Amino acid sequence: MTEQQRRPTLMDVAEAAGVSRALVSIVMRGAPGAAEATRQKVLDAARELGYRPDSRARLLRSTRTKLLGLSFSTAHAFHAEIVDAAYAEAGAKGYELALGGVTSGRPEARTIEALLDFGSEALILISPTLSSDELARYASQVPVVSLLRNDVGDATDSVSSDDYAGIRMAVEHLVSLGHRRIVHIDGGSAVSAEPRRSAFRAEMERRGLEPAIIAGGAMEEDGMTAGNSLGPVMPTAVIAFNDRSALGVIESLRAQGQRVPADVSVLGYDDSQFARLSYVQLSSISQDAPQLAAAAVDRAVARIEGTQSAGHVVRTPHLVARRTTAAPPAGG
Amino acid sequence: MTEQQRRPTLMDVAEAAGVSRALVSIVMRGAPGAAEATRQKVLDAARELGYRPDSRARLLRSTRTKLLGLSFSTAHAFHAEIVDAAYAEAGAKGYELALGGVTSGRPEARTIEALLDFGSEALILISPTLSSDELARYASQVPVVSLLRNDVGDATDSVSSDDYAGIRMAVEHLVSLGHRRIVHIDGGSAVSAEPRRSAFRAEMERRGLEPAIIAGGAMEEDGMTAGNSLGPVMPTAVIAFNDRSALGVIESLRAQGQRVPADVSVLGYDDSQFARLSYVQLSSISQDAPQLAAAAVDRAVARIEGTQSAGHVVRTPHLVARRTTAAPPAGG
DNA sequence: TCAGGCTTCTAGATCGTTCTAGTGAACTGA
DNA sequence: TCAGTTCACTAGAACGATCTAGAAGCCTGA
Repeated sequence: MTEQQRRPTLMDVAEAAGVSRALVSIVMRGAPGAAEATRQKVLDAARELGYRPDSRARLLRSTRTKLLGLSFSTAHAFHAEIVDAAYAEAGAKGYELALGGVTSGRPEARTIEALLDFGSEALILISPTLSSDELARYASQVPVVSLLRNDVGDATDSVSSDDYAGIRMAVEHLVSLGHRRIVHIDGGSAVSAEPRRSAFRAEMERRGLEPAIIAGGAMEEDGMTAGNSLGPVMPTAVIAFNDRSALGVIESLRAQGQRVPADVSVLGYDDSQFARLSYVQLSSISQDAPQLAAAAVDRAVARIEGTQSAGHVVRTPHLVARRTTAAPPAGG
Repeated sequence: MTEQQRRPTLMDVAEAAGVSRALVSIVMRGAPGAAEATRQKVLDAARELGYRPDSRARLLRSTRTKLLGLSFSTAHAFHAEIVDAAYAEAGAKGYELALGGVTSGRPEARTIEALLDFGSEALILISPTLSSDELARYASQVPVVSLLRNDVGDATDSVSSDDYAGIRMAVEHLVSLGHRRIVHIDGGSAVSAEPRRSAFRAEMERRGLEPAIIAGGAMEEDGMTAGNSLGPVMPTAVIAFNDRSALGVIESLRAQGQRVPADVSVLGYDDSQFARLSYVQLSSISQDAPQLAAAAVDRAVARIEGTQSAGHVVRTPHLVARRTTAAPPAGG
């Protein structure tokens, strides 16, 4: 039943209402300069015809698109939360969001090109993988905000979470519970793995404790493998690279007959939906995705509308203590 | 350092290359009708100026946008897999994808409007929540394909998975392992909950078994609550509404001292990433998201390019047996 | 030599809006 | 009464591309 008739234009509405195109334009975008009576007449005619303004033509004329391009990775459930928050914040600021997914078969650069083609006035890239130079090239066309990654050079804005502070809190939390034998299962080559690793080393040494680090990764499997290798030198607490790794660690500990948190405490990172699962209740470091997203949108809009130059915003994460951390066993 | 200079247009390139705008247009879109030498000259000039065609202007003129609008829900990790597959299929067919997220604060209708504003030639909606009438209204403007839901009326296309067949397979699998006391923990008011529920009832009765159904839901918590209520009449197998619910069920059973699958088998639905987690290895019914996505894109493109009328495609799911289903205990 | 047919290129209209610069009428206040 | 102001409205250019129709140049063959 699809009616393939040409969709109505301003011109059609103008004719139907017996006014000029310009006046219809004024009415349609709610601009001042039309009498209430005519306004109604025009609106009625528009509704009657099922008129829908052609955004391409509209945007072509009025250079502003009020569009923010946001790239995210479909592989990270965590990114979905950011998208949510970004929609809310963008909407509040009167901007629309153009989403671009990065998948295994669709490199970041392709996604960015698509976002620019849609007419994005600024780009927000979640954990961009491009080099600083490549990012700078895009940043010369349009403001670019890197989210969750801050080593992006000076041409690109960034909004990130303070990994050092996060790990410091994690260690502080565990030490204050009485733990001293703490192991960090790291993120391998994942983004943010390096700063968390060195933050752990620095903070443990500062406290005169031994910074034991085991190679891990970002997925459950990595946490499990690493957890299995704890074996003989079982610590009383583990700080995982992220929540998913932490889940793997917990599963591995369970299989080894260790109770969490009675025998071993496990702390995640990200405070993702996995951490919040009612049967998991994972203690975790929260980067507060909604706030980060809002900050990124803020930054992008400020860059579009003002003449501010690129800057780097760093937010402090916070600890969410749930049920996987507790005091170490008496003999520990 | 963002250079706020006006971005170059066809006109600029034409002047730089010493030719007409029309010729630059020809070269830029790779159309025939330009000599190789001039073609190079134009391309060089374009590269020199950093020219990037303005898609708004281009699309305004050439009605075709080659754009498919895809709406998904940020709350369902499952949807991300569909997005992935849709990107691949659309790309192969020469189409670009415009993504629209549906969140708690952003109703489906708003997302659809945005997708249409981008110039989508067709809409693919994952599990749309709008009424058939509302869908039909959009379908009168542009082809609409409903994905994962098929009761959408005749104006809208649909691509879905056969829930009856899926549940039939689930029961068949468990029965062939020797189970007879099978419980279905349903999806409450979730999409697809009803067909799965009645399919379970019908299939069990067909086999002369009692169709025990317990109220559940789509999340881990629901599965846990339902699992806890199994108590005294412990079955030997459970078919959960979906994987997340199944995870809750498993956790609940574990807490009650039941081993999975030695004492109780648990079967999920969706074959999501949760099911595939190495420490879960959940047996599940797979709807094969990539195939469904590809079919939906196919359908949308066929509708755009051909004159086919709306149709409903139903695909048969299949069983993925992992480690949570096995023969019932000897005494069972 | 010249009609006919390529190939290569161009002028100008066009897409559906918004924007600029106005027009004309009604209303003010001295 | 009349200059000044406000209000409602309009004509036509503009945005940056594509498309149509046609021109110019060159080759071909009779």
